[in-house]
Amino acid sequence: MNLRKRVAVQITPTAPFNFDATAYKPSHFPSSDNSWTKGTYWFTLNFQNRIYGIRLENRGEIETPRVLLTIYCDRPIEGDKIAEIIREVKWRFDMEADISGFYDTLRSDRLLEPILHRWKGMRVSCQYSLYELIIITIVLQNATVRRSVQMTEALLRRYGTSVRFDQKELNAFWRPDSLTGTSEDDLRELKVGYRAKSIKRISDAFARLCIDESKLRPLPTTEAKSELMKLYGIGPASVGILLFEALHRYDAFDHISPWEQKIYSHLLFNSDLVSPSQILEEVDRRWGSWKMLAAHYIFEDLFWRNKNRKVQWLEGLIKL
DNA sequence: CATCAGGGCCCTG
DNA sequence: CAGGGCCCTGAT
Repeated sequence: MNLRKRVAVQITPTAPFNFDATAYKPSHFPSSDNSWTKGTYWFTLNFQNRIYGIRLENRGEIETPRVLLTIYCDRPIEGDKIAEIIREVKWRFDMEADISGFYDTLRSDRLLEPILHRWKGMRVSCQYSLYELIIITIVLQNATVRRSVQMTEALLRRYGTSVRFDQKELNAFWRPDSLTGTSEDDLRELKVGYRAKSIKRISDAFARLCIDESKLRPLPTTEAKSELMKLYGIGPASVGILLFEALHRYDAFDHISPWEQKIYSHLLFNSDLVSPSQILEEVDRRWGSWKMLAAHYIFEDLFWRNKNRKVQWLEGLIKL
C-alpha cells in the first residue's frame, strides 16, 4: 500500500519535552511498525478504520519544544480526520502532560537525580493503540525477546498491511475484527503457541466492542485495571504495562517479574535478590505516585547505557 | 541427544 | 493460595 497523500502540521508539546527519549525507547524490542533515527520517528497508525503513516520530526529544543507531524495516507485526508489524528498522536506521546511535580518531588533522590537530568523531558509514550499494545504484552509472556520479535513479525506479515511512505516500508497492525474469521489453529501456525487462545479471544472482545479504549482512558485506575484484567490472558504483569504505557498511569507499579526483580535489587539495595514485596514497598516510599514513571526513567537510562557500552552487572540478567 | 527456562497466565485441588 | 501445564526456541 502506497501512501502518497500527505499533510503536515506543527505541534507544540508542553515543555520540557525530550523528543528522542520520548519517541524511541531502547528497552523496547524492535518491530517493523516503527523506525527511529535521531530527530525523526516513523510509525504506522491504524486509526478509525484507516491506515496512515506518521512521521514526527524534532523542530525544537527541550525547553522550547516543537514537533512537525506529517500524516501520510493513500487518499486525501479530511480536516476533521486531521484534527483527530493530532489529538491521538498528542495523547500517545503524552505531549500535553505536566510532569513538573515529578521533577520537583524527586529531584533529591540520589539514584534518580543524575538520570532526571540526563533525560529531562522524557515522557511515557506508546505509538500503539490499546489493542495493539495488548498484543505486544501477549507475545512478551513467557518468551525471550528474540521469540517475541519473531511472533510479532509473523503476525504483522500475516495479518498486517505493508505500507510505503517517505521512502520507508513499514507494517501496520491489523484491526481486531480482521481476526474474526481466523481460528486458533491458524494463529498457532505462526508459532505463537498457547498465546493463540488469548489473541483470538481478545481480538473478538475488541471487535464486539466489549472493550473501548476511549472509555477506559478517563476511568479511575482501579476500574480500568479490573476491566483489563477481565480479558483472557491479561494478568498482573501485562496489566501493569498497559496501565502505564497505554493509559499513562504514572503510579502503575505493583508487580515485579523475576528479571526486573534482579535489576531493582541491584539498583536499590545493592544486593543480588530482594523480595518483590520489599522492592514494592521501597519504590512506593521513595517515589510515591510517580513510582512507575521514575522506574521508566531508570530503565531507559540503563538500557541506553547498556546499548552504547555493556553494563557489566546487567550481563546475564537480560536474555536477548 | 535430552532437558530446561524464558520479560505469565489459567485452572485445578 | 500453591503449583502444574502450556507453545516454542535457543542454550547447555
